[in-house]
Amino acid sequence: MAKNITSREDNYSQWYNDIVKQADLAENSAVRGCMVIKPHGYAIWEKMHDALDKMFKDTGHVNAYFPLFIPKSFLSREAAHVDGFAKECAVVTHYRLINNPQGKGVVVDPEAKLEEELIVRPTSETIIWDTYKNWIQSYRDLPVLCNQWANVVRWEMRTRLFLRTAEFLWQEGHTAHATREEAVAEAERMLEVYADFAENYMALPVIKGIKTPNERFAGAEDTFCIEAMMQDGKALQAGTSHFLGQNFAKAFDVKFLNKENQLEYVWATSWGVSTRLLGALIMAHSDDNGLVLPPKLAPIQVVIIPVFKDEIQLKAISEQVLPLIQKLRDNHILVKYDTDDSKRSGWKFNEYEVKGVPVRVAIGPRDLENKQAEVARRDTLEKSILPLENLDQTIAQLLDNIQQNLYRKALAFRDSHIREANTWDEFIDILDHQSGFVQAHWDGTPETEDMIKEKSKATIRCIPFQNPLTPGKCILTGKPSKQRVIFARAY
RNA sequence: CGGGGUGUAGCGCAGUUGGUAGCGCGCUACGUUCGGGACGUAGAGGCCGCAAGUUCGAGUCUUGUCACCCCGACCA
Repeated sequence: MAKNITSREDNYSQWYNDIVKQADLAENSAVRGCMVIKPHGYAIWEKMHDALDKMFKDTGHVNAYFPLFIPKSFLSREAAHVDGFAKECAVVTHYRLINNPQGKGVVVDPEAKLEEELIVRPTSETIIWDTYKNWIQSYRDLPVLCNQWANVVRWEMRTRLFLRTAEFLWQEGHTAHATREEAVAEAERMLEVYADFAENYMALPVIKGIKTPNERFAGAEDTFCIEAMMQDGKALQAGTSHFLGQNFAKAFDVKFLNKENQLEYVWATSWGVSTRLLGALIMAHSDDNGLVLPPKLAPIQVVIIPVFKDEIQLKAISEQVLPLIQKLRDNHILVKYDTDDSKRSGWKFNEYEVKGVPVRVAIGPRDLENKQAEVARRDTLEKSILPLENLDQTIAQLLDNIQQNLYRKALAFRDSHIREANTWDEFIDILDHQSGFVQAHWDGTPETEDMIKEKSKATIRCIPFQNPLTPGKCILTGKPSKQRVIFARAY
């Protein structure tokens, strides 16, 4: 079995790149920092999109679309917001090219300079709040519960496929509410939606919590997040939901008349997840043989591979297989029957294994005689010979089983990599030699948080919801602390 | 923007003291194969990143330049 995937143990980031490449998910593009999402990668994103979109609609949201370009002046209306994003903005300054008067090619026409530069959206709060201003006059117009599926651009200095690219796909929800309580509830509810999606679709356990002021979204009053652990023990923020207070309403002058006929600023939230989730999916479940997909997000859930050497054999196999495929499809299971005779079956076994297909069924002449099939599961690599009778039922159960097993496995891994540290030496020792999350005391100041980050490269991932109050002493300063928070090195 | 590295066939690479271009994979055709990435035979495929220089002669040496990758800085 010739595998050319670098082992996780040897070089984790090389392993990650190998999987992205060999499972045919994405590649670097000609444009620096940008990524081409290939059909297999995009098919997984579509499954994520569909599941999330349904969840948003089930919670009362609707989709809309706002412009790609944001006038520069909009971005600077909210002071903290522009501070957070200014360093990574792509800026449109001209609108026309002309033939190069000096020779070949085209050049930017200096006559075609824009009066006001346009920013390619790094996020859409500003353009959306400028729009909401016209939508909202009365408490009867509230709440506004919009989501947008879009691309955004953040000019990152260093990029990694899926995890951090200059352009990425995401959804961003932007809501407006009459009261603070309602907006906070919305931000919390959407975090629950994300956690639900991560755990039930991605089979990815997450810790729900709140960010410290240092790690907060630029322009938010509170940032909630879900944090997941990758197989190298590093943290990955899988989704965020922000309570924006009245910051954007004030910056864009969005007021409404309440029932008492008084003008008030509206309360806002925003929340998003991106194609980064694909990075999380890869790093959470995959092994040294390639990608491992949870059945609920697999574009192909079951692949059936006939083992044959001529048309006659294939025909005999198909007679047994086609009714099985029909039964599986009736049960909404995504099946591929790969009858391609230009590839040998051994080649196909590897191909679908690298691509993460959860269940593989192989049927050859030998199986036909015995009315059986070889069924292999991707998560454990176990193979078993099963009767053809009621195989569709067995496979449906197996898919459920794989979905749950992946979650259990990821949960067990995570829980065994969360450790408490009570001293600075313990803290560093865990990060350097054991990896994972560290629960430790922190004195609550941004200065200490910065210092810990500088010395250890670990950041506070979140203060978990319902965190037990267990007084102690800050690992760095020794000052009193009310509770432990979660530290980790992060992507 | 620092530090390091790489540019040679679609992909991955080799190329010695300078002498005129190679390997593996893939691709095409035919045959044998077909239960974990088959094998044989015959082919197709190159401005050696780009530009100057040294030389009778440069993939190889010199200078410049461009691009990409890795490690930092940055990362709501």
